[in-house]
Amino acid sequence: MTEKIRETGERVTIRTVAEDAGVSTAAVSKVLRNAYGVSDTLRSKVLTSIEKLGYRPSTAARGMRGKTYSIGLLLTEMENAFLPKVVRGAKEVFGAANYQVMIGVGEAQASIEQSLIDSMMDMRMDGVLLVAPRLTGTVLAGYAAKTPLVVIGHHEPSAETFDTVNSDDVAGAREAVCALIASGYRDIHMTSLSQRRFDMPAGEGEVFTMRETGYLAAMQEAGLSDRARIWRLREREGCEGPPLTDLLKVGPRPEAVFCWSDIHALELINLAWSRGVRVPEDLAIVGYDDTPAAGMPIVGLSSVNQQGADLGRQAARAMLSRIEGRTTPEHILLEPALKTRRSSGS
Amino acid sequence: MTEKIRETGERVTIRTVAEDAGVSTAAVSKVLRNAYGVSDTLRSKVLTSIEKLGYRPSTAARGMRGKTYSIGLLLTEMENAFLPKVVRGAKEVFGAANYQVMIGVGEAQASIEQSLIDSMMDMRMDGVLLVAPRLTGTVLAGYAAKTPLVVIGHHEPSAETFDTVNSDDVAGAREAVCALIASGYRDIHMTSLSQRRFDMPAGEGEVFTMRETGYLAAMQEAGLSDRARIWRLREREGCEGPPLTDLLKVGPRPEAVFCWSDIHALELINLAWSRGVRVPEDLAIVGYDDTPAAGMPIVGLSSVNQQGADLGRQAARAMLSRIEGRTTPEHILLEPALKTRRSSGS
DNA sequence: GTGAAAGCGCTAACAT
DNA sequence: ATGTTAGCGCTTTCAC
Repeated sequence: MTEKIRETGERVTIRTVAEDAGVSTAAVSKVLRNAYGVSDTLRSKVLTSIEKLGYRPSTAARGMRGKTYSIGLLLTEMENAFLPKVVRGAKEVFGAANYQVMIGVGEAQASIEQSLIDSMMDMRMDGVLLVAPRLTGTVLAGYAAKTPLVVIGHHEPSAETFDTVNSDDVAGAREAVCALIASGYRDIHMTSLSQRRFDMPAGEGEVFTMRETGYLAAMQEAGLSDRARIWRLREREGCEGPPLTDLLKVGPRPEAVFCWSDIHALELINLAWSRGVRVPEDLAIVGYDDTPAAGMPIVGLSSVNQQGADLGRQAARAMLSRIEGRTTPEHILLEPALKTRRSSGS
Repeated sequence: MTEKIRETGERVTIRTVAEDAGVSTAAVSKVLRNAYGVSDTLRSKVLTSIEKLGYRPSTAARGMRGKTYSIGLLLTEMENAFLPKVVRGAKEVFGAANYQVMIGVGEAQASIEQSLIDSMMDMRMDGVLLVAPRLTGTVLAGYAAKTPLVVIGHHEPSAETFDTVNSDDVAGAREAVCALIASGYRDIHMTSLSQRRFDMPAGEGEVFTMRETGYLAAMQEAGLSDRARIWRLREREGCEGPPLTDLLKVGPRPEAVFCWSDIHALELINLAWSRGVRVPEDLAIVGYDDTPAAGMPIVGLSSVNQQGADLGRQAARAMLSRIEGRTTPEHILLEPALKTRRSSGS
């Protein structure tokens, strides 16, 4: 470690800057934080020295007393093509406020997610932003007691200690299914995930649960309740649960399928293509998330767009206000919009 | 300190643990780091207290004296579907060695990348791993002087102060083009990016430059040099440079196109589909990276697979050995393999 | 084998 | 408006 320093000479600390500028370390610190009570003369002297010496504050040292100007962003997994937009939106707002964003990737396992959140707190990040965590409300509340916490993709409007930012998944699903109904489809099934929790109050739960609610509501409103059927399938290959192929095997096949996510929808559209099942003539498909692949002309998958960038921006704003002291919870719901393409028919 | 009641909220520090276990803070620190000279009795006492109190070492405080057991992973951008595998591979190795990985996303801008690397160093991360950075060798060397540095996707085998891990892009491109030639195609063009630097020694440069070299070599070996043509296009919509549509406009159209990346290849395959140009009958296409979208049956894009997970693993191993003191550079080259699908013909 | 004590580079009272 | 100074929670000699 000492040898490392020898390369460029002594490490430049706040003291080096103070000496160079002929002021106290407190003065430098104040300039750094734009604190009250610094004359323009002092400020410019300090800034000049900082520039000259190439000084950079140690985040580690800062973390011991004050803030680190960094926030941790936890992604459930990297494979989901919907996440980049969320990240971009969040970074946009955080960046403008001079916060650095460090991302942790959870590998879709709750234990890894927790370990990462712990690490972010160990690093004294100023806040933690979770995207679609596989964690229960209780666990989240535990973290919220120790750090500013905002969660995207977890419906819990009654949470008192952290904020949630979501797309209105019930409305999005309803819109998708209504569109299918309007196109004349009647036998409409849905693909979803296996339930993980059963005791959530109405209006709370994971996103796929909300989408199931929207699906069922739309079916009921159209008097199609008896045709409704939800397939609880594994998320992707390698996951537990029955495979998507089951759905295509059913005979008679449904006329249309609403998939809780593009992950399923893309798999299904490819499966159909491989087996000569025409989309949408033999089977109409609507997905969710409007990922880049859905938008490829060759794919043409109708999908519900949930404004990823906006989710990220709103969550970042919530985070900033929470860091600045807000304690009353905020629960934001954004309006999704169906993007219609070939796969859902006319 | 005495009267203060330990309610939930009192931060558990190394001192709390020391008091609880009836030992010194130094002892606790030693147990934490598996340092030499701790009796089993002491160790178990300390471990018990740590467990009981739920103690977690502050990374921030650690960063001021020793290591943080965290490494920074910089991604050029999140949109590239090739990156998740690299990240997974790297995390696998780092995780096994008890290092946490924090990811920074560069938004494809050199300045943002630099700012993120700086932040990682400010946080006293133990090393920085760069994936496909948009930075010059000189800049990289500058960072390498201050922190252990490993770079994926940047060819610079002569670098003395940092390690590089790459797929053999020249070989990969050659393989792809040879396969097209073997299928009978002669008029084979290539899409690449606009040059950013002109004075790199042979064997060095950005990945697309290496792939151009492989393309030209394969064409020359087949006596097709006079048919070779490289289209320097923008990376994707929103970037600078001429659009990919130019290529389809050319008449007579080439028989086949080797794209430096699936980003171009997917755009091209969709463009062709939209305009009724049949793939591969009218135009054969080969991409690079073998991203998930390329593997979708409906797309069927031949693409060069560069073993993303292996790149990540090897880079992580290099990082670990560098952190443990290695100073001689390592430059690793992995063998890519063409994955053949419909888009390149028979 | 174990502990006392000196920092690491900052921030935030509190003085001046 | 500026400076002095006491820590923050660790690691690391250096005594014992």
